[in-house]
Amino acid sequence: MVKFKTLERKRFSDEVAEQIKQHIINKQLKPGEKLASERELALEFGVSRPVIREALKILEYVGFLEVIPGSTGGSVVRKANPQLVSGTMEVMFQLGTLEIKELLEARRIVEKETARFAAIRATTEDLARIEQTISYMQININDPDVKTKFLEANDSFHTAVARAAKNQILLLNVNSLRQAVFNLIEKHNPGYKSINSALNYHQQIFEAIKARDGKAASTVMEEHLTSFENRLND
Amino acid sequence: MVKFKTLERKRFSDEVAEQIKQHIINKQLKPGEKLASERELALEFGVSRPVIREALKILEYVGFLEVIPGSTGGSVVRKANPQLVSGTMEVMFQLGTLEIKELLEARRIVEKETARFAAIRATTEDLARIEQTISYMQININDPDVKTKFLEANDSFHTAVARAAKNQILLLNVNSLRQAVFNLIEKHNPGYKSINSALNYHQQIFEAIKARDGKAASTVMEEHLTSFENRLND
DNA sequence: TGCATTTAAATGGCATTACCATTTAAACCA
DNA sequence: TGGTTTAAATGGTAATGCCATTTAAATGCA
Repeated sequence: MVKFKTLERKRFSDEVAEQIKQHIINKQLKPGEKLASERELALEFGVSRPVIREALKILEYVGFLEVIPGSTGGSVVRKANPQLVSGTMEVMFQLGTLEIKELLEARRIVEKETARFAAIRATTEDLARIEQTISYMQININDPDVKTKFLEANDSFHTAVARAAKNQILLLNVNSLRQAVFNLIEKHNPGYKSINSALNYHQQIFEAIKARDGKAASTVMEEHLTSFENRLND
Repeated sequence: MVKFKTLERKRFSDEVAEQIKQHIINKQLKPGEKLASERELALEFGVSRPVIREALKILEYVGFLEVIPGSTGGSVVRKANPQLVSGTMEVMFQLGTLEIKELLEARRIVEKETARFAAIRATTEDLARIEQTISYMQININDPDVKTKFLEANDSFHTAVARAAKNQILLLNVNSLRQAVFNLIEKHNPGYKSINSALNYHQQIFEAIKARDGKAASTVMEEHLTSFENRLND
């Protein structure tokens, strides 16, 4: 039995987006280069302007292009940006479950192992970066807007640790999971106890990483996140 | 000096997309639910239909929605889909921002921890499901199309183990990473040795899970995937 | 000439209208 | 009753027009 490919009629906008995307991936369109105007692209592809616009908006949203208005504006190819390209991971985590428990657990698991690798691979720059997030948290502990500062520093800390692990997927995973968690508990206002606890754990984790003690780093990270989870349950 | 927030005029389509996205994240819109028609949304938001369409296309592309034509069509909130994540990883790989080494490592890390939880939480149904994938592999080991059957059984095995861990996020993660790996090494044809090695490891992992030995399950899973990585390097 | 001003052109952003193809359900008829 | 036809709803696409912004060219003035 011969197998034929099912013919599927795709949307014009999807095909346009796909073609432009392929050109970018194949380096036929390089970062900084500008595409033709929407009106010209419409002529080239033989479709209407709204179709072109839908395609451009898609590619802009996922990070391939930047669409600039004005006389000399247009659609410019952006530099590769893994963070933007992979908001997809975060999207999936949001759609994946109604149970925040699962999200927290997954985060704990992934991040604890990431900390282990951070201890092994952190450069001096990584160490400095991690330490700085701790200082920042300490400095602002009496700031009137301590909550915002804390959340900032917390983000930076976990990102810095994940970055030290030298694995982009782990970094993306850690960031996406954390982001997904905080999206779901936005009402949560960290109290003085939470902040102090986090600060303390962050210091311990930093020391472990600095001492190249992967086992300790992973253990303390797990404790840190477990403690965070327990605090949420109250 | 008082600091004012710079007013930025965002595009309507971006704002519409953002609002819908937030509703999905807040679970005010759940997977399976259908949005109003484009014409109705245009009225609700007070903008034109093309603006709505641009927003919907963006959200569809990144995986939040599925837009279905026809009389009873519309925009439906999607379920989580590992394929979208692995697809994104593939793009990152093609753009040169991701190395396959990182992918393999991330997979090993996530899956080893997932196996640990599987050992703790697997039900008898889970055990049966896992065992069946092993039988399937054994039965077809002399099949002329053994490679295809092997890949099938391999997928089923790792999915079954992850499913036993009772965490949808981990399941999604495991499947995304495995799919991404196999997308990027498609040319790789598993030889007799690979298949036998995998079969052997799968059996050991199953025994460990059955014995509720989380430590062993995670250790053997890690060995299994390390061995797989080493085989790829040849 | 040189500088400031005005003007015109190009671009993306948006609205409106209209029509098509597909799909579904209601209305109809045998 | 059951198959057929019809109508309605939806997304897909096209076409046109106008607006706001930005830039460069044209203009005017000193």
